[in-house]
Amino acid sequence: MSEHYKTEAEFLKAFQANTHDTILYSIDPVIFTIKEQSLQVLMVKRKSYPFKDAWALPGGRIDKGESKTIEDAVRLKLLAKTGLDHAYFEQVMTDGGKEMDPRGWSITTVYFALVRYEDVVLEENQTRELVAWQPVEALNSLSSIAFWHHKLINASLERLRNKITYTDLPANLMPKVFTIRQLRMAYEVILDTEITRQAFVKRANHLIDKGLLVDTGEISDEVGRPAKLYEYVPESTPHVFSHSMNKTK
Amino acid sequence: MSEHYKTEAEFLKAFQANTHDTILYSIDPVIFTIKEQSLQVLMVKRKSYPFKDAWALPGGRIDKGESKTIEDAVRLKLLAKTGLDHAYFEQVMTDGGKEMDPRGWSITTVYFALVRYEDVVLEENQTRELVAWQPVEALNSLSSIAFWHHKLINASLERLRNKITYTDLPANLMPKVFTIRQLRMAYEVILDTEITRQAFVKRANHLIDKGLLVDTGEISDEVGRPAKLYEYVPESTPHVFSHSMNKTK
DNA sequence: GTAATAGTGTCTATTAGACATTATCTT
DNA sequence: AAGATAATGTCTAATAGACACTATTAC
Repeated sequence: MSEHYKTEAEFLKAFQANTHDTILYSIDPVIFTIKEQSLQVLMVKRKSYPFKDAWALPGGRIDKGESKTIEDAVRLKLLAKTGLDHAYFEQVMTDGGKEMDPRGWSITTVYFALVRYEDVVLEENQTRELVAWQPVEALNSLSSIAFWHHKLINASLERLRNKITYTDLPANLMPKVFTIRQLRMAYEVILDTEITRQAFVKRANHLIDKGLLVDTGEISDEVGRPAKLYEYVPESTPHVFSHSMNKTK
Repeated sequence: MSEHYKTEAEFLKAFQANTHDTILYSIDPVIFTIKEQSLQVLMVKRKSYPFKDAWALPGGRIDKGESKTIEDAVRLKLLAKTGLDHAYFEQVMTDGGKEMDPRGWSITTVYFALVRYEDVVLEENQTRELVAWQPVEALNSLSSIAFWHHKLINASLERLRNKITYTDLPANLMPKVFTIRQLRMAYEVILDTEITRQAFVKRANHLIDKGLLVDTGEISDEVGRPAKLYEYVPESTPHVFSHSMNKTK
């Protein structure tokens, strides 16, 4: 769309000349993973205007020829950015307005996705933008974040934090086999609080009873008493516990 | 946009000639009220193509000059259709695709709103479309519903039904003053199940303790022992109970 | 009084959270 | 044996649901 402008003003002038009287629509996935015991988000460094050189979500326009529905378009974006063709994702919200994009009235639909870190293959995209995992706690110190993407990430994070108090969503972030302790640590990393081990085990037992966590027969070889290794067998929708974890704030 | 075409084919031919390579975006509010002990949705009968003469949600395009954000645009639509400038509303989802609208790739963001029946003043709009409350249980028997609006209504209804099991949302549907019994009946109408009276009173007491239901000092004059009349003083977000009501299905 | 509904209290089941105890591994 | 963590059990508090009982009105 935009290629070699020297300044943003120059770019916008050329863009306005082309502008139809319509709303610009995009999809922005907030792709979460757990890497090195921290919750991280996939971001790209923009190589073109607007917000050249700022960090942004790896979103963009819908290719109408390639997708029949919005969900198709989201799957395509996830595949393009992570190489994954199956990942948990859900719609968070749609936001927009006159001020979101200097090109004019724009709307974006935000999805969050949960991916297993070691399954992701990052590749620079067609425009050779830098793609990198950013720890959520470091987002404030990023020099510049494009559009309203900070707001969109925060909305996704809030949804995720709230939803894991009554669902098994973090299991989607686990390696192929993992211990209950590792799963608990995923909850702790996302919520940034400690969770009582014994209380958590009761929750995990519900998942085992439901067949969502399957004992592999293998045993972890970490420090202390060895723990059973489980595999996650997700259903089409996340498991919902009957009660929320108490918000210990 | 479209005015006097004899057939849909003729209309579409004229429309395609105008089409930019963009996505058509609209907002569709699902406005719920309780009227005559039934949950009803505000619908309009379309006077123009596409889906001429079918019932549709009272949505449409965003007027970019009038609104700075999507929420502004929703407020404007609610005002235009109901005369209300303050109503509870929340975003449900954004849906769309190639097949939703015969004019081409389209996206809509769905909001549900809860309004007090006696406050609404229905007026035929600029294009003199018929505007009417439709009971949700009668939607299946409506001869024709435009676009994917049946799906959008069902999504809103599902959200509403789920959310009232742990929030005070139905209080937004009540008359100015009402009894606990009336509030309970609103829940029953929406969920289409009976709710144990005494269990419900405990929930209501939480709302009274929080100051969300205020005793007016007045007394209802219905049959049986007179009941206290309350007023709803909503906060900016709905009250969330610590536990859901059990799904008694 | 009877009918009808409001309002309150009692009992049980579920579950989270806190915490103690026992079990199983490595060094 | 010491250290570490897993796995299990016990106790308490909160709350929903079921249901009994009392209170207040109209007739």
